[in-house]
Amino acid sequence: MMELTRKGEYAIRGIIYLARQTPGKMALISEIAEATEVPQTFLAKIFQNFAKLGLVNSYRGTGGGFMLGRPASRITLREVVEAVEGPIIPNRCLMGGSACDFDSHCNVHPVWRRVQSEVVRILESVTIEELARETK
Amino acid sequence: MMELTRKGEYAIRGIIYLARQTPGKMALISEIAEATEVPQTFLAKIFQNFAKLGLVNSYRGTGGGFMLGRPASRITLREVVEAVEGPIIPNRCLMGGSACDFDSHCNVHPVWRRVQSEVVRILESVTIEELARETK
DNA sequence: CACCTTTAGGACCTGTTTTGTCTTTTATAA
DNA sequence: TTATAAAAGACAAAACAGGTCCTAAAGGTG
Repeated sequence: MMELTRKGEYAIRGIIYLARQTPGKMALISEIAEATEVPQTFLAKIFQNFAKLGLVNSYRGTGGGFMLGRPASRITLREVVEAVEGPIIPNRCLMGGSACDFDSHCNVHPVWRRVQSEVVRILESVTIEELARETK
Repeated sequence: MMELTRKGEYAIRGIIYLARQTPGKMALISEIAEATEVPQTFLAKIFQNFAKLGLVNSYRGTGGGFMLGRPASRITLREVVEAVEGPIIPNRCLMGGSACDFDSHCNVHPVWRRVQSEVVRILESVTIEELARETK
């Protein structure tokens, strides 16, 4: 349960790689893919997504590539994870719209809410800058 | 991300139903399935699993059925969830055995460990007895 | 302009997991 | 010995994961 998919794992690896580049330097998707050992076309999709959300900037043509859309210190792990995995929702019933019929007479929902907010809190407290720092 | 499957949802509904029975009373799988609006054969598998783990006791033949294997106050939500969903592991890399290559130079792992222990802590702190209490 | 580079976008594909159903077997009580 | 109930296993549709491949579009460069 609660497992990160490969996509999520790849997304994190990729953006950490970007964060480690010297500021202003552009990285090619082929380069990132090779360095992080992720299938290139798959990683490309992930980064397209990042670009749409403004997490990274993309540039086409010769000399193009990707760079962070903001300082790594202002990108949280939560943003990265949710960008590719969708919102952190431990139970469908927590989603808006047609709540489940059991909502009223069910005490489990508050528990899932707690799980949700705790996980969000943790992931929110971690920035890509921290993750990109070299471990000695 | 982090979503409980239907199986997990069904499992919780089912065991809560059992916990609400008057002590010593047996409940048929057909009865539980109908009350909780879960496909009967699917719920049967879930309860077979519960029985193996001792969460419930099962009895065959006339007058048979299911009852809790322990007082509801001594069954945690964690046990129920893990019984059907497997261990709570936010990232494959947290699993034993062949750790991922990136383990050494990756700062993300401690974060997943924190997520894991927080979620486990929350689910562990909730008993089926609490969940089964009637909400007014 | 023509051409090369690089990302964007869409179609497609394969294997696994989810979410079941159906049938047969085994245990038990009356 | 028969009716009742759970146990067990085989099967299957649908959704999802984890990709691949091909074409389009945008941006430099000679």
